[in-house]
Amino acid sequence: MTANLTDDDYAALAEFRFALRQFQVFSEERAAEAGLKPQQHQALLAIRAAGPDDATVGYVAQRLIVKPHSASELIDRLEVQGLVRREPTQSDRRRALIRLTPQASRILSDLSSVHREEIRRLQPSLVAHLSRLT
Amino acid sequence: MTANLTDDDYAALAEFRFALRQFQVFSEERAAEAGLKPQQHQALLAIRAAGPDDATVGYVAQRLIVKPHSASELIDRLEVQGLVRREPTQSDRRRALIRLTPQASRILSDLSSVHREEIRRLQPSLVAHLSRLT
DNA sequence: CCAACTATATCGTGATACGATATAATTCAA
DNA sequence: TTGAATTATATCGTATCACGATATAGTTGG
Repeated sequence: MTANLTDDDYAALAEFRFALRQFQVFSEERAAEAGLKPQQHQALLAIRAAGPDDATVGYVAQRLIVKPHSASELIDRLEVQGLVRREPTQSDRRRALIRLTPQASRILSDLSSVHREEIRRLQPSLVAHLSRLT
Repeated sequence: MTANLTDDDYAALAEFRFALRQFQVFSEERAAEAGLKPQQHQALLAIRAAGPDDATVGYVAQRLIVKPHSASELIDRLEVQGLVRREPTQSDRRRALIRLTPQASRILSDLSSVHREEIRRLQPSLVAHLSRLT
């Protein structure tokens, strides 16, 4: 079960984590500059990426891997900030579809753009870390 | 500045995030099973991967990208749990080297082993996500 | 048509990283 | 050499956020 790990294995794991953490910090800083908490950014992205009839509270919870009631609170905060609207569904009145407001769409577009650039920039390094661990 | 992003771009970003989040959840669950908070696990890994004379509070702060005083508190908690010791240095009496206890070494070895396996398992999918964004 | 289930929401709590601040040790320049 | 600036670490109070426990409304299956 416990494979023998060398100093280099630990170093590789630590550097992989450091790279992930750098990306996380980059992302959180860009989100903060846009007036968003990290999880708010992730929620907006999940909603935008969902099919038009899939973006419910439960869907966001699944994609962010949080409890449904945590997603509910997260979406409350987005709604207060005018970034999403809850749109009642006729088919199942327990559910509401979450829609991005134009403001949120603009913010997310800018954020996604810089994130895509950053991921492109980090890609070789991340792939190298992954290879080193394989 | 704002590149045009397609539905597929948003989907690719969202799925990349979902993959990262899955890894994070995996990691946090394994850490919890070992009796560690996620950041405690990261701190132990950073300490283990450091050169024997590099593992100071400040070093941990740099590698985890947190403020030095946050690292200090984190290491306090590890020390209380008997997972690290602070070893005063003669050269600079402000600094202390952080050493893993045998217990921590064992826990970290097991954790690192399963993490390496998981990273190997996820590698193709992560590389595919990265390619899709490039 | 009621019992089980699903989707979402509310409330109180705990954990943790932070800002502001403090202290001790070190360094550097006059 | 000494004292001002800097570095390394620590303390304290606070804000945030996801969670558990629980609640409610709506839906579905026997």
